[in-house]
Amino acid sequence: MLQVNFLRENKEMVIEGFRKRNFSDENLLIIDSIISLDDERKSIQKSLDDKLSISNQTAAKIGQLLKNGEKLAAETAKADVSSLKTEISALEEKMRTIATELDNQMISLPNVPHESVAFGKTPEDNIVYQEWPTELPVLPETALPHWDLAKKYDIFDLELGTKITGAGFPVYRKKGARLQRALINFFIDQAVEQGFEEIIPPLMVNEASARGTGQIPDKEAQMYYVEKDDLYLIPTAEVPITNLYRDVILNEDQFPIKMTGYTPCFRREAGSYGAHVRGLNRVHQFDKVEIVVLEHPDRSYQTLQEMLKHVSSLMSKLELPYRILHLCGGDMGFASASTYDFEVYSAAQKRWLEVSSVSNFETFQANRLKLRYRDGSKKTQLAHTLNGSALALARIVAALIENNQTEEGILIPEALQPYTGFKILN
RNA sequence: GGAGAGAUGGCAGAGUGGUUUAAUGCGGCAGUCUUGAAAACUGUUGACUGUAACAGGUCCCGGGGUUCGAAUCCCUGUCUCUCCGCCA
Repeated sequence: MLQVNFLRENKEMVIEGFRKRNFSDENLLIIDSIISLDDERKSIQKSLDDKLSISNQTAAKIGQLLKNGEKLAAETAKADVSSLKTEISALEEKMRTIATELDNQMISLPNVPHESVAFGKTPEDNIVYQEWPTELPVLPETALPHWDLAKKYDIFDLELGTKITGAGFPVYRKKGARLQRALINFFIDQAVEQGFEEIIPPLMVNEASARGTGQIPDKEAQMYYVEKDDLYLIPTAEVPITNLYRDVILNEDQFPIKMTGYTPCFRREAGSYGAHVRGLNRVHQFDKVEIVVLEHPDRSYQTLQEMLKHVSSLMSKLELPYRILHLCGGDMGFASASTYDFEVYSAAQKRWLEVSSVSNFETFQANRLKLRYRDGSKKTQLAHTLNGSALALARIVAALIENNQTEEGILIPEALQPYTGFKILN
């Protein structure tokens, strides 16, 4: 969530930013509406505070009078206060109404895109930031998509998952299960080597946490909800890990705080069944290693670059062809100020699959989280939060087995062999 | 799941209706002293809101209530601890 004062002080910049998100002139009017609502809030607050001040003073005076035995004077003072009390509760009621309205409007505002973010309406407008290698692999015509390879080598089974749970819950078996575990360990080890602290968080979170990272109210429908206990299954480790620092005030010298964690991720993905979500392309439960960084505002964009470098190195070590897209304003997530998507090329499907999304949220999440730091002048400031997948497993597995298929079996990239314990999957 | 106790500042811990702008200790910060450090001593030390700066306002787990006045009394929710039961 943005701050009202930020809107006041950076109005032109906010307008420019929202235009990148394709706000119409009419939609932009909300900014002025919020500012004038806030003006009103302030003036009501002022008169409320004045009345409270008088009420407080009178109450103290009554205490004194009673102590001195001046009962009559005390009773008079009590009568004076009672009319004040009705005024106060009327003002309080007004404050509640206006604060709720202000909050509703503020919460509907997305983050302001960073100046480097391009205008654009659809994924077509995203900018290819980096691509590796320059020539895409070409497989023989007989090459199989990963769902057929899964049957051939018995490495995962979607129908079995449907039987015990429902569609979109894969069961990994044999070398497929081992490959899954190998990738998780490989990704975590790589992150730890880069200085990320390993976390194993809870897989369910309460409402406050879901609110802190912005899943509520923006993406509530995407989460599985356990009604009996009022808990949400996490759609990403970002939620519990970032919330470790909810309501925390850091010292400046604690930055950067770098964390990583492996968790399964649960996504309802409502209404997204169809032809190109076959196999592992889109599932309700998948494994992911996430990296989360809390950073000083002055260094967050540098950190974003370092995170891109880390994810790139994972892709190259797995010898997978990938590209990085800098998302345009129209395709960017609600809470993000700048997002880079990693896509892996799945050679049998001849498709790019998103496997990582690395974002800088600046203060947008920190404001909801009340995640702050103390700067040199002892004032508290909102920190910046960043996160990214490093990496999401299901689609990596899809691309890896498709791209590396041979007559003899699926070749395991060298970096992964110590983790799988085998060089070829057959 | 049952019974009992509890939730106060970074931490420990007083405070059961009116100078509480929350005692005191520890920790942190600054200073004195010292070649430097430690110790000792002195001062300082919560968050939010608000203002040009003051002032003012809100916050003692959350929500509601009683009262002129609530950390303190009442109702309710959540969580923690101890004992019992169950259990990987």
